[in-house]
Amino acid sequence: MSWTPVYRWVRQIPRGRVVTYGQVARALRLPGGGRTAGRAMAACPPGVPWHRVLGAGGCLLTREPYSSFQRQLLAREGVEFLGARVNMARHHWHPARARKSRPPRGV
DNA sequence: CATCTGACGACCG
DNA sequence: GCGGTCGCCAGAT
Repeated sequence: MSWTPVYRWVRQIPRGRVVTYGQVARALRLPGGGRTAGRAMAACPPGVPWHRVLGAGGCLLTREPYSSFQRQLLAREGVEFLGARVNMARHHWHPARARKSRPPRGV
């Protein structure tokens, strides 16, 4: 299985926006669902914004030391956290509506 | 070849 | 809202 399409798709995610593993899996019709997307991200080559891919509901599924780093990268992009999760209502990215998508204001 | 192990997510109590 | 279970499936041991 080649992850190339997955990385190409993930690279489209704008700064300050996030998606979920399940979403990636559905968008690309990956067999095996979100877990397959997770495997792809675990082998992420440089240049791919892996930190913008979260678990369902906006939770971080990475473990230390990645989780800390991921949280830091997201915060740096102005992504707001509500406890241990990302405020999906505000940052979730919908490719179909990408035309209007722009970084949330007031960081 | 048998098992275990996940960067998942839907369900259920 | 939270933790446990189960289906899924490719790699590693």
